[in-house]
Amino acid sequence: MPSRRPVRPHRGRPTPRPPTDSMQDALLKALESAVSNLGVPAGEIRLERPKDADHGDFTTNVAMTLARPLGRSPRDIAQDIRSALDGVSGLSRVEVAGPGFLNFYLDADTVGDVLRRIRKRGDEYGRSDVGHGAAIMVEFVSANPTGPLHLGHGRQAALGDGIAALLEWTGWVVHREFYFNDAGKQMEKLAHSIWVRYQQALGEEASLPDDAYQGAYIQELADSFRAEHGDGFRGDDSAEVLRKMERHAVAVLRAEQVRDLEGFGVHFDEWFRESSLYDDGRVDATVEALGATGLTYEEDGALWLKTTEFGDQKDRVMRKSDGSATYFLPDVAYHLTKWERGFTHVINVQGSDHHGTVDRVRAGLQALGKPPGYPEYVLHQMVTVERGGQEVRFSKRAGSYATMGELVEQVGVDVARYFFLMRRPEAHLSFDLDVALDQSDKNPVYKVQYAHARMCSIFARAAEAGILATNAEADPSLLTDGAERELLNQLAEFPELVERAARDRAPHVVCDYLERTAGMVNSWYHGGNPSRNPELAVLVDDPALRAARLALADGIRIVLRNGLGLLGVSSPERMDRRVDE
RNA sequence: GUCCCCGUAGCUCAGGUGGAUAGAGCGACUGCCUCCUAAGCAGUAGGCCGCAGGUUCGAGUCCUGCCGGGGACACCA
Repeated sequence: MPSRRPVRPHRGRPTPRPPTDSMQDALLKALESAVSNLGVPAGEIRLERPKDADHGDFTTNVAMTLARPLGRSPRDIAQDIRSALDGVSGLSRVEVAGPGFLNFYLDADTVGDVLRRIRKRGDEYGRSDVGHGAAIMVEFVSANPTGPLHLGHGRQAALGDGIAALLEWTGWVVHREFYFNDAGKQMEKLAHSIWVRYQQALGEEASLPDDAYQGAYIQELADSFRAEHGDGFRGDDSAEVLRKMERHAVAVLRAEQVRDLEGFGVHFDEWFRESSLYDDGRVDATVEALGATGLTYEEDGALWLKTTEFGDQKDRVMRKSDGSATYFLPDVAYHLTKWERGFTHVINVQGSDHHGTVDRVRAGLQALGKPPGYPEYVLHQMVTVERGGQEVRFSKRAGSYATMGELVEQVGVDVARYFFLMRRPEAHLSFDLDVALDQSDKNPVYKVQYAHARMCSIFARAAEAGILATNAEADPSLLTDGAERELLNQLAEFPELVERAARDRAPHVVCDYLERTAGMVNSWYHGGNPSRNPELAVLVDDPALRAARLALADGIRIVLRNGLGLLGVSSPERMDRRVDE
């Protein structure tokens, strides 16, 4: 492994509203006032950062949106707005461009002001308070205790934790919860599978039914049970013995799951057991409550709920004719506890194969008076692993699928987390091992980490040269190079980007941002190679320019570190090549 | 059959609330470096954004219909 100082993601602290980009605010105000003089109610004015640096530091399409209500040409309106913006300080010029965009160009010092904001806030830069400290629950992973965590769980762990971190960064107080089904049929199946392997180990005739758990881990569980409890259960399939085996299996498997998750840097605030819903009578209470709504009926000996009343495709069985509950019932009971525990905001992260349950759980909750969209769902697609362009299955242990632990062992936590996050949840994720194991800039994780390490190395070098860097009062208006200016705007965008990523529950947006930023950083850094362009190096002779560039390097370092930390990825100060292949 | 997701460069994927010339990485190709600051650097090529309609001043983005891929449709979880 590269030697690295692990940087814990900053978590759990709601922060006050940060000092915003005052230029952005001032410009928006000036625009609002200019537009209000045009005689039509303006909707929300959007001040955007153009993707093309030639289009200024900010841009707006407001003139175009006003063209229809005003019955005038967009460019004409833009001209009017433009002339009303004289005297906004920090603004060097305004251009009307294209079909009617207003492009704003700022003074170098105003653009550079972002460095003061970043360095003032440090580790907190990028945090905001749109959540106002409200409580929100993210439920994720929620694997059954019937086997090891597989790749899909890995993606879900990264995704749920990433969404949780994004919410924390935007001012929510987040509760991470893991729900596991330790009741019902699959538990019996698990116990029976182990029982069969146990009997076989003792030389008894026994065979696994087709629907039993097959993986090699079942054999291991049978072995460890035998080691712990001995050989005294030959041919004994009493409920008591099966229960013993079940308890043993659940304990072992859960411990393994916890170990995998902890090793992955994912920690839960609460592990919620399905069986507890039966133990404390919540399942029965839910049946009663639903019955009281008048939306239930009996048919074929089963008890149904009219979920179609709330948009479900068909009505659902709550209690089977044999008297036992379907999973639907504890699911509703479980979500009621979420509400009752004060979580009126809940996000469930699940595999898209569960999408069929969304409508019915919501319907059950709606029948009991909860709001229609409760809870919110983020459904993600599957993960496949590829190497050399071929799909690989490298698990010896789990049978047909690869485990999360094996993958993390191969590629490391940073790479695994990043790769799981870098695609939109609803897109298939193809995990390319060739790229994941590459340690150059080709690997997006390393690319970003290298960019961070490069900035750190500048400070190390400056320290060697006896240059005091961080306390220098830098004048950012000296950063006039195109690459520098672009970087400044890129850094300024970070807080807005975190807000958007949180709002959209989309950690991949952060990955995308970090890779773009790292690309700019690496190019800026290489451009200042002392043997080629000594005048573009950070550590130039001119003390003022040097201080300004060091401030930029510092700003970059902070933003990359904050961004990586948010994703649960470390920010090493130096990268040492791993040779232990 | 019904419902959900996806379809963007050879491959893997980004593309805010509809805006300017559709981007990145890998791969390919062309230069350069072997000095230095990091296991390279700089650049080029590559696109009917699945197809067809529609809405709009403007559509990869919104609507409808088709085609293709994946998933879900139990008194299983």
